[in-house]
Amino acid sequence: MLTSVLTDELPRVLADPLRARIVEALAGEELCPCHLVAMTGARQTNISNHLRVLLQAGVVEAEPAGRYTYYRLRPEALAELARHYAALAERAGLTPRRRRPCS
Amino acid sequence: MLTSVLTDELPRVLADPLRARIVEALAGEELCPCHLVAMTGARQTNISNHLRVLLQAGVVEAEPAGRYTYYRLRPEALAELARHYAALAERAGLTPRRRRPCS
DNA sequence: CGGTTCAATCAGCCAATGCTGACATCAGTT
DNA sequence: AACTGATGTCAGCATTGGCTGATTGAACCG
Repeated sequence: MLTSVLTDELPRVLADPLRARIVEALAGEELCPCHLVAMTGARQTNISNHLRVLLQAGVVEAEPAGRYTYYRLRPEALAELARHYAALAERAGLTPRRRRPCS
Repeated sequence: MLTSVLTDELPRVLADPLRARIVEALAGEELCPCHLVAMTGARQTNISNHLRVLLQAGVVEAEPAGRYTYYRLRPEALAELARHYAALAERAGLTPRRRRPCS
């Protein structure tokens, strides 16, 4: 079975609780790491590491602004994953209860 | 910030590559562990462990049938997560580029 | 009954990864 | 330049969690 970034990397990146909180915070507005540190109580180093993971996965994008760096969400990434799960749910819901015989 | 099963447990459960393959396989038809062992190449013990995780998370449900046990997907779980991600994406897409000043 | 097969549980191993402290870098300020 | 504050990077530690072998129980069949 073929694996893809959609079934492997994106879900794994979004599965971490702290990263999920960061994503939710960024859904409302652009934020700097300093804001996220204040909002979550996590250390700056920790936030920076998670932002790097989110960046490499294409979930967020960064825009340096002088001394600060603003991060914003890339809605396409979340929308793509949402469509994937919705498609699975629909396929499972529509499929009649077919059973493959055992051996 | 309040956490929920939707932002913590469900994504974590679906993030594992082997569990993702199981979920995709179950989206098409009901299957027994023996089928999943054959399809994935994983050991029976491993499949059984993952099915237990999926069961406890409400992603699948089991129906014992004599010597076999058929598993099927619960589409509501996937649909709920899909709606969650879609809502985040929509909120991020609609929100004007608001920026909170840095302290 | 045994014997066989499917499935679940358990303890142990180990790789993956989240967290941290220490340090480096850069921008703005005085 | 020197200082401060915001960010990023790196190595090490510690925990999580996936994988396995061994064992057990249950359901079928001779």
